[in-house]
Amino acid sequence: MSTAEETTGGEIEPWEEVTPDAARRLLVAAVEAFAERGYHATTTRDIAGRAGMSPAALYIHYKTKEELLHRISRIGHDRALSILRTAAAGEGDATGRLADAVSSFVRWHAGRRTTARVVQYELDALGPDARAEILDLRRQVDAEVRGIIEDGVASGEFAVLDVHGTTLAVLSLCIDVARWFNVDGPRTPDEVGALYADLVLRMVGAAK
Amino acid sequence: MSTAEETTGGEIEPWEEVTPDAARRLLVAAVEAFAERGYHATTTRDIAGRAGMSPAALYIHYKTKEELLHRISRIGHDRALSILRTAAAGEGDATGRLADAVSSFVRWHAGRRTTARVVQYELDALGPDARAEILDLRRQVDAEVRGIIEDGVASGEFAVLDVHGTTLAVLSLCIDVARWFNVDGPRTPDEVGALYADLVLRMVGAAK
DNA sequence: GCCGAAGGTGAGCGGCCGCTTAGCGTGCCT
DNA sequence: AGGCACGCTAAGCGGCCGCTCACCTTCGGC
Repeated sequence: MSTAEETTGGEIEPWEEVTPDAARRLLVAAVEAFAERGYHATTTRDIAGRAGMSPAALYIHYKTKEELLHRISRIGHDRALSILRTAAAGEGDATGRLADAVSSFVRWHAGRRTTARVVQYELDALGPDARAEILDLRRQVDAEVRGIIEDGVASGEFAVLDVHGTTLAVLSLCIDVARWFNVDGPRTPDEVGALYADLVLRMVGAAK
Repeated sequence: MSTAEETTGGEIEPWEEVTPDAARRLLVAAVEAFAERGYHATTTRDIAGRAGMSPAALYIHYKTKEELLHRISRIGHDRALSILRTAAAGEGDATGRLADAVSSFVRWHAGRRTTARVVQYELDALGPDARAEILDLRRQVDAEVRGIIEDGVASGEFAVLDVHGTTLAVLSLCIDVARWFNVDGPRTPDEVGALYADLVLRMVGAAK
């Protein structure tokens, strides 16, 4: 119904890169609808209606309904990846960088839950080509987190037996926030980010 | 195309409680279809086809397509809850019981990934009444895990600041296995169960 | 003041959706 | 042998789906 919550970090309003204005309104409407009902249960009439337009207007800016999902997924993954890259490229030790990465990644999944839900859970609705493109971005996400954990193991900060498995678990934990997080619930995105950073440091055996 | 993998534990073939035979075949077909494509993208013609029947046959055994999802969700949650209850009621200390609970819960989500996917991710497709019934089961699932963690804190085995938040994270970690686990991947359900039990014990600060 | 491009609409097409109905085959009860 | 309950199918209904098309505005350039 509005663009209220803002705990993600620097960005004031996302999707500003999408132009013209009508195309952005349609995309924002699609994000909301896909997050609420899922891609397949959302109709093009619903999307256009939320954007205050007729059903036909959608096809001036997007070739198909799937292209909308593709664009959302692409932009969302780019954003998630850049959040992780910023944290991973920080100057502190592995412990601090992992805590940064997890807390900011979680803050995004909680604060931008609507977007994150679509990005993380509607992947299967994409066709083979778009799907492959997104999966490649996911591998880069995985590599960023794994890199920090490997650094920590090499420096002796972390005690991890299965680096790949632990990386998977850390990412899985963060991503699933988008499924259960409730804006009206008792926790703020910042609080969940702090809690999860602590839990993840425990998982890798970092000194407190 | 068959019921191959078996790492869940005692059960040989699930859904045996569903009778008559045709109703069970339809239900198994629905589980496969829902897990592959999602509830809304699955057609009644597809379900009936997989079960080797005509579309109309479905409505002899089930009132609507949603009733199929409801039955699947109900049986799946009952099974998940009974797995956790068995572990929680064990005789060991909290550390052992939590490790048991996590490893068996994860084994189920990995080994019975098809079912778990439907159970955990298609909840929103249910109507209000069925949804409320399932949400009640989820609260019981949460209570079982929280109970073990509270026991461990009381006995001094665990060092946990936020019991509710940690419970949420532990369950979230286990449940998300159903999203990423790949039967053709490098890990067996048993291996993931063991890895996750170790990670969770670290999360609660249990002595190794 | 005219013109074409850009962005929008109302109506509607072909098709697939969930679900229903009339009727058919089969096997058990008497 | 007759009857009938049960499980199932073929056909199809009403409706909504993604998407298209013919047409209508608005507006900057000359």
